[in-house]
Amino acid sequence: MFTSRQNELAQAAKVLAHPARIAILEYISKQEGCICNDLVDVIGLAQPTISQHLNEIKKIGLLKGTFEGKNLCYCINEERWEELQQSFHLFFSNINYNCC
Amino acid sequence: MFTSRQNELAQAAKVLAHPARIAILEYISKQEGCICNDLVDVIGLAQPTISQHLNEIKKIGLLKGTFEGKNLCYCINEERWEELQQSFHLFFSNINYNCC
DNA sequence: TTTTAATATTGCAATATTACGATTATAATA
DNA sequence: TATTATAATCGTAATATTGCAATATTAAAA
Repeated sequence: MFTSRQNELAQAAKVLAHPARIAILEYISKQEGCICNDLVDVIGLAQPTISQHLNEIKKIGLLKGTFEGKNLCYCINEERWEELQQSFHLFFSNINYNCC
Repeated sequence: MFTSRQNELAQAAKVLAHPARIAILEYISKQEGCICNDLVDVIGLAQPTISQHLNEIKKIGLLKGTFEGKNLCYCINEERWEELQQSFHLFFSNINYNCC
């Protein structure tokens, strides 16, 4: 019904469509190294809720690192990040304003 | 709980978080002038559904034109579009990858 | 091996989103 | 003014998202 590019862009936008996930990404980005186990305190949502949001971010490949057990290590997957950045950039810059 | 910038970015992302709305924006952009009254046929969703999606897009100010009655005229609000483009650009380019 | 400190998973309630049929509203036109 | 073609709104069902308490899992440390 829609092109796969349209579906993928919408799916990526969906991950960014919650302020907690924006905040999580920005917080991880600000950390030195990738130990970020105080997300629950920083964001102010319950631990299962944070875990759930992290999972949404993981599902589109935006996080890399170690994901099990104690001392986990999250960080942003640079390649995937730049891929999405490019997708949004193309979307925004290919729009025309030819009326009104 | 979150900054207003985070909330606004998430809200904008939410509008892009459905492939029908991506498709609608791209279709309107491709039109010459702003007569785009065949959206229902092009997208393939029922007329009330399209109207609902258009309303979501309107709500964040991405459309301008005449919105009532027959012969309506939709087109993309250039200023608002570039505002959102800039917000997404800043978000994507301010992320660091300092680990792993 | 038990404890501990952390994340993940489960279950569930509340809310939001999506889709569409039926209906209403609008404004041009016959 | 009645008709017509279009979009908006209403009502509602199905599905998805969000949030958290309770519980399970994990792996390091005592």
